[in-house]
Amino acid sequence: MSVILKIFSKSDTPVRVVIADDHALVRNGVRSILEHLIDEPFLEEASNGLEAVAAVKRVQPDLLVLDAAMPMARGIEVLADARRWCPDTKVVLLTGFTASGILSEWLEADVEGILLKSCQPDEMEKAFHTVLSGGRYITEDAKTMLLDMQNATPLSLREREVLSLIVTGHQNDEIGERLFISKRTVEKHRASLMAKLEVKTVAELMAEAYKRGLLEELKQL
Amino acid sequence: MSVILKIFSKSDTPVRVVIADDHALVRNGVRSILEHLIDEPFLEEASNGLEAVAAVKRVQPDLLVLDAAMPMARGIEVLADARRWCPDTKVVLLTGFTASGILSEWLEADVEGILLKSCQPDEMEKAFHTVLSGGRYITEDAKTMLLDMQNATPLSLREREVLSLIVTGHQNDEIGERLFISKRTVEKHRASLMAKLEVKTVAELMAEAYKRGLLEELKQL
DNA sequence: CAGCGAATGGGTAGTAATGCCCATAGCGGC
DNA sequence: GCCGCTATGGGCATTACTACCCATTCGCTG
Repeated sequence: MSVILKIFSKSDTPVRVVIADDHALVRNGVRSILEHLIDEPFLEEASNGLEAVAAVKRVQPDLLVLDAAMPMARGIEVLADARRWCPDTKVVLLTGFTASGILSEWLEADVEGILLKSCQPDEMEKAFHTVLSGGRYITEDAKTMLLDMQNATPLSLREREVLSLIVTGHQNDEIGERLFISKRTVEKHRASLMAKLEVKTVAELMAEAYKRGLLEELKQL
Repeated sequence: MSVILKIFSKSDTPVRVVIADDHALVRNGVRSILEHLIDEPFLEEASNGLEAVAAVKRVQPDLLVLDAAMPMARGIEVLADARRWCPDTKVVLLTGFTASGILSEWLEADVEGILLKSCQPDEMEKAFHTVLSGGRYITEDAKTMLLDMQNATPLSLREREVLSLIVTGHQNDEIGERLFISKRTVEKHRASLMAKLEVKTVAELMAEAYKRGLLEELKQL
């Protein structure tokens, strides 16, 4: 039933790929998929964000398989650096984490593919093939998440700032000092946040914000 | 340098293993390690908690490799069921999540091995070998977590109940109704929690509780 | 059995946050 | 230029929570 796909390099040099993930098991899994898909690939691995950037700079890969959550540098930062050092590299995001805010951030960064870690290997192989052939591959679950997000009320810049200070445990007057605004204004933003996320307590606020991927710093904990 | 290990079955039947993890990539990785370690193993895979229990019941494995966080049934519940259906199965926990409270829960459940997903494959192989040989293998990082926890102030049963209601967004009077106690008593427990976890706001409370693995329900989100 | 901690609950005061009302200033679009 | 939205800030009343004080009951342990 399934179509057999195989990628051959057009030039003398092999197809070059960098795999960046902090879990060795996942790297091995991706590697074996790529070895199956690509004829004699040149594979390089990285286990954290800094290594990933260095590897891209050095290898100038055709494809970068990138975990969203890595130590040392966030995936999205790695992507930006990778684009700078090697603009022609196709990038496939590999994430175990499905929050709509995060995914849209990656789409805006113009990533070529989005895969979940729960995807089957054959879907991953298909995705890598599509992307290496110049296409774009977003897995179904990710598309669903993105649709969900379009229905959600967007937060303003100031609201996001206040939100991140609330969830890191700051009180209104502290937040006011930090942002050089009055405590009253902070209370206003807080109220808007509660209304927009449809919650009544800080705990629910955190849970919702986490679910929607509105938090950046906390996830590294 | 490294010692070559290999496991051969003592009887006619092959060594039987069940691998339970919701990520196909991880299952593949574990499978290739086990195929390298064990001579002609019989391998069965499960991608959620219920499948895992069913597989253990059917296969009666020598070894169960178990992801802590799976859909359908929490790893710790799967472990309990597995013990009931097949008490002789050795169980190795595979977790990406390192919270001290969680790890100690698994130790109390008398698991034979604890591995982090960030472990190198050769360490995993060593761990599986040790456990199949009747030993116990706890990875260094996990041991560190456990030591950290011993220094932390323990929470009482009631405090944990109140904590879980606070982080799910309930207010003191609601919590009082739910637990059939007065709002005042809830406030007292809340104060104890804040003191013991050394925090001042609900947001910090959640972050600390999450870090220490004191929450059960929230992690499934 | 005396003492200790967990769990229960009340009093009283202060602080933090919410829910309303109000207003002004700036910025982008039709 | 007016409308809508963001961001700013104040007043005032109410609720939610905190920080102190106090007490009783129960079960465990030396």
